[in-house]
Amino acid sequence: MSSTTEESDQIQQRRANLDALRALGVDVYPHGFDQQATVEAVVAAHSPSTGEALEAEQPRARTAGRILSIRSFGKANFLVISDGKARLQIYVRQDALSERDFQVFKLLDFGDWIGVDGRLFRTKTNELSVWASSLTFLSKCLLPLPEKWHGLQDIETRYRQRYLDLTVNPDSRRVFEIRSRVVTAIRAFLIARGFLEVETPMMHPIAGGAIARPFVTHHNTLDMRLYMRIAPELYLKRLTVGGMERVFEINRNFRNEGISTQHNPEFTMLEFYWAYAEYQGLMTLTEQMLAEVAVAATGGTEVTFGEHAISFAAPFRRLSLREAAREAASAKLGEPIPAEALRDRASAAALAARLGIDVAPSMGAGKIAAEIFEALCEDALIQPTFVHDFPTEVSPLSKQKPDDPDTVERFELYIAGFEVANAFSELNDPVEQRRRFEEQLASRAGGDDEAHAMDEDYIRALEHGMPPAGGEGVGIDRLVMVLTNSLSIRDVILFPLMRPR
RNA sequence: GGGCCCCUAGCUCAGUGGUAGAGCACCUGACUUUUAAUCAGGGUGUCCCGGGUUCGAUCCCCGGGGGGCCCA
Repeated sequence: MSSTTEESDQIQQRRANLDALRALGVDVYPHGFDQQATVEAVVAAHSPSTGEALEAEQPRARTAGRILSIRSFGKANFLVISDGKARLQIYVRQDALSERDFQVFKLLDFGDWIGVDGRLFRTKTNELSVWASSLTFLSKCLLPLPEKWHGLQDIETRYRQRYLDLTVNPDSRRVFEIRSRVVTAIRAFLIARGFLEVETPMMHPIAGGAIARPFVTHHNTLDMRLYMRIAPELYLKRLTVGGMERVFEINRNFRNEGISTQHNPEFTMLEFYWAYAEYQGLMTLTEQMLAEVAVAATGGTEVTFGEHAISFAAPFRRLSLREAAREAASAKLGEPIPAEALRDRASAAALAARLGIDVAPSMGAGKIAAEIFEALCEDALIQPTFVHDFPTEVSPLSKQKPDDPDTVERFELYIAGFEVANAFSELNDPVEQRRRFEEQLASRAGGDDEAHAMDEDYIRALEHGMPPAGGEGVGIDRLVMVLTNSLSIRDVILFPLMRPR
């Protein structure tokens, strides 16, 4: 690891070059540069042009970027500069520059920022290049950058010093370009359908709207405990009470839980609420949205994720949770398991025991069915699949099915073996909502410290009348993982949480 | 939290119970169309940290730190 107290020769050399530039009278940290086109724009505008066309037109370019390579031949030299998206070669001839600019050139290091002015041409090897007529020093790279050929491989350094990763690993930059396109496409899709983008609190007096452990903080002036939000759900639904019939929010949630290739303590969720819609309508909207997002982000609906080819073309497969669990259990045990086995606690617990799945005393039949599903089915759901009809017991905010009070109108979308979305017909009956919260309190008393807390203020909002609505959360990070073939969530989060060194 | 694996030059990586190597980068020199430029010369290091075993530890053992993957 580099040390700032004892500088390596390379750092000393770079400092010496900086001092020499100052001695030449160069402003080594100028305030700006009159850039007329980005490197990307220059390349895009002239990459179709032949050498003859460039000779005839003599187009000029005034652009800037970071130096990614220097090939020196004495009086003729080549630089490659990049704006992070595209790369452009600069031809530096001693006889085309002022003496001072050529001296500046000789003091440049790999990684420095430079502005260039010159005419475009093609070299003998047909590479689009700028024949530099002036150079403007823009900033110094005092620390050596990772190697140009292998790039930065060290995973820890890529996360801790993302700027190095972005500088030398083009694939990393590509991931975050796609991420931006995903968010932009989702926004456009929802806004086109009359949804209003809103921002709701990130700090909550009660951490609600999901089943998760919160981060706790404190407000000094009000002397009150606050929780970083685990979900925006209850606030967005308050907005539907207020008559905002279609709302969405794309923002961070915080959950004080483990870190894994699929979990970062802060992560980005889309949540949207759609008055008068039921969960079936949400499935249709979701397949349309994700197909559009896939096209906008990657150019098509077919993507590669690890060893899998995944298709975002609608419609997605639909599968009920208990049926999926029943089938998987039947296959594993080699005998047909009847559907009723998941409906009462005794037989569900017995089935779980046979499957080697631990069951806590506080779990009812619904929770056990969900556990069996998670243990047996999740990993196999590679193609986008709506798993629907969840047990009421694990869904305190969802509306029951009219003909089956043990089941709610809820689905989760699975892609590549993990949960990407969670949606349901929203429970808007305040009396039933209070009963569900009380059930959660009982399960908390029974040892489940993730159970949902009572929220009186939310119940009061429901008492004022919330329209029937469907609501959905989509994990943006996981969606981006699938669309960019990233096997870890840390590869799609610019600055994932790391232990301090 | 548990299991397995990793940490050596700026970067990518070899390697050994006798204080360390390659490629790129870097330094010196040559070179006016190269593109992983080439040619000649140069090795730049707290082998993650601490302790132990040993005549001697980067290597073996113990503890710690950071990271990765899997499991919970």
